[in-house]
Amino acid sequence: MEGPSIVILKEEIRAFKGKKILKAIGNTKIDKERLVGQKIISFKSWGKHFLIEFKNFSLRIHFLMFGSYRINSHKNSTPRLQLKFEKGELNFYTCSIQFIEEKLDDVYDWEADVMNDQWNERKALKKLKMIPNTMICDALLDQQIFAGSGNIIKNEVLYRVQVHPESFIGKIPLAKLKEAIKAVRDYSFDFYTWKKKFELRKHWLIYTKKKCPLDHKVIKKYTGEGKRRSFFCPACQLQFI
DNA sequence: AAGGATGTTGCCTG
DNA sequence: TCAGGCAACATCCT
Repeated sequence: MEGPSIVILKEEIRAFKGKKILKAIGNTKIDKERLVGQKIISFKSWGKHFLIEFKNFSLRIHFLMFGSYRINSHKNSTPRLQLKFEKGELNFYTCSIQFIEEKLDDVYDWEADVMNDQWNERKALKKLKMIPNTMICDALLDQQIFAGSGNIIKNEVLYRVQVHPESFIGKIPLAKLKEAIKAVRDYSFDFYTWKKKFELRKHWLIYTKKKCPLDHKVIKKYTGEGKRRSFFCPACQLQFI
């Protein structure tokens, strides 16, 4: 689940703000009893982290690859965590859940969160300049630089800016690098809009495709240190090495 | 319809 | 000793 999906969750769950947890069950190993009686102060997100803020601590939920949730409904499987309220319930499945004791502002740099109002592209550029020998395909998945960017966003952004995933940061012209940084945020908002309309896939230009929009053959390769799937068109996307 | 993946952590091994 | 590999998570898609 990439950053935009977490922003959507944050919106869908809004009505539970200020509500008191009456019951907490599920197969998570965290101390669920600690949640009972707590009032939700706010829902926040940082990249792929979904955050529930309480008075003296917060809960961090990460959905990884297969995580899911239900609001006021549930699946047949045991939830990792279920929160019951006077009216309604929240169910989180197959996710990683942790307590955060520190204040969220002390833990998270909101300027690194691609979809946040505080997103700082100059800071992202500065971080990229520090890793010239890193491939762009790895950098676009680095949550310390682009929190919320995932493998779909990586692939679509690289196609949009016509850069080969195995290009080295230090070899990419500055203007192109800046263009890529902007494209990560722009594509994330497009992702958000399309996902809400259940038409995300329809808009993929390169991800999982066999042919690019210009009908060239698309290469599928596990690239970079992370060895994540990259789909790219060698004809459309220039490699900087 | 079997197999892989929108992701990260943590254990195991050499 | 530590980096790299890989299982785990459990569902949905091709």
